[in-house]
Amino acid sequence: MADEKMPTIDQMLCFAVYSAGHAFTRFYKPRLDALDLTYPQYLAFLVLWERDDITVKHLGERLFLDSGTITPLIKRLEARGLVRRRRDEDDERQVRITLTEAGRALRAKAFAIPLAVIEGTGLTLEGGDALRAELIALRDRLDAALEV
Amino acid sequence: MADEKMPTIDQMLCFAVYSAGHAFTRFYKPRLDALDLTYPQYLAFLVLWERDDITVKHLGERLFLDSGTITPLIKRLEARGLVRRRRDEDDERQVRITLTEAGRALRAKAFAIPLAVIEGTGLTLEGGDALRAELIALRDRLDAALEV
DNA sequence: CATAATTAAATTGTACGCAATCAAATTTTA
DNA sequence: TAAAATTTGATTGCGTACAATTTAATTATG
Repeated sequence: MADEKMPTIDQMLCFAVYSAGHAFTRFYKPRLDALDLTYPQYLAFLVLWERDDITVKHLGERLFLDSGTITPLIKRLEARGLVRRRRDEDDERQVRITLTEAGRALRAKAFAIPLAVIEGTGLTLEGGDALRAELIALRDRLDAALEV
Repeated sequence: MADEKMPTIDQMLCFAVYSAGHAFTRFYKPRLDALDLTYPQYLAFLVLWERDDITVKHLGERLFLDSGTITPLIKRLEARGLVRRRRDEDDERQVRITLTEAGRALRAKAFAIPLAVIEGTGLTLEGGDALRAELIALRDRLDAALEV
């Protein structure tokens, strides 16, 4: 005994999540190439299109990413004239991110993407919503279990 | 009209998968630090512990990763004496990966991990299995929709 | 109110992840 | 069987991810 306990990789939930995530990235790739965006950059824009003039910290919290990822990502977008970065006047530790006109205009070119993705998943709206809710609950439980 | 169509990031299934994947990585981190493995390295070992002496291509297919990711990952493990790489004698295009004694021994130290992770998910075995099956089906539909 | 503690970003270093390209080996086919 | 096509893995370059450290700014505390 003490052997034969290790699961096969295909039996593991974590790998199903991991590989499904990569599959999404692959699926998005040709659509996002048309906007010249990577998938994480697209996520950043989804947050920024929703509400502008947010801090690096706030964006990081929405995306579950830290400044080591956000800072260079936003700097690349700034270099392309899609966003602007400036220190908050009241608290200069914070950097606020705003969209430029070009960054705002990008939104129109992204309209077709969500529907194409829903189609790609082969799920109904209800099925997709249920799966999403389960994953969010799972994510939050994993993160909660970490803070001990 | 033509506006108000973009979903919030929290309404998107892809982001739920993406962020749940990162949450898994975070959760694994302290457990895998004890083995001095990253999460992708751990996945590679799961495949190799299952069956040894496989090609880079085979490992890549199991993990849904290409040679640009597999090659340096395996080379790092080789540098630490955990795996060996050698050309296949019959087809020298292929590189076969085998475990060293140290690589095989690592398996014993990993036994406790799966149970801790299941606990972290807060899911029953049945609930986890159902979620896993849905994600695998989703991944395969996304990949199938890509090959047009 | 001076100093300690905290907070927000940025930076550095390591490790994925993948597209594009390349080289070598094998297989096809004309 | 010689040339073309394919296959396999390695390499390069770019863009995440994240831990650890650093710097600057703000807040808490004696």
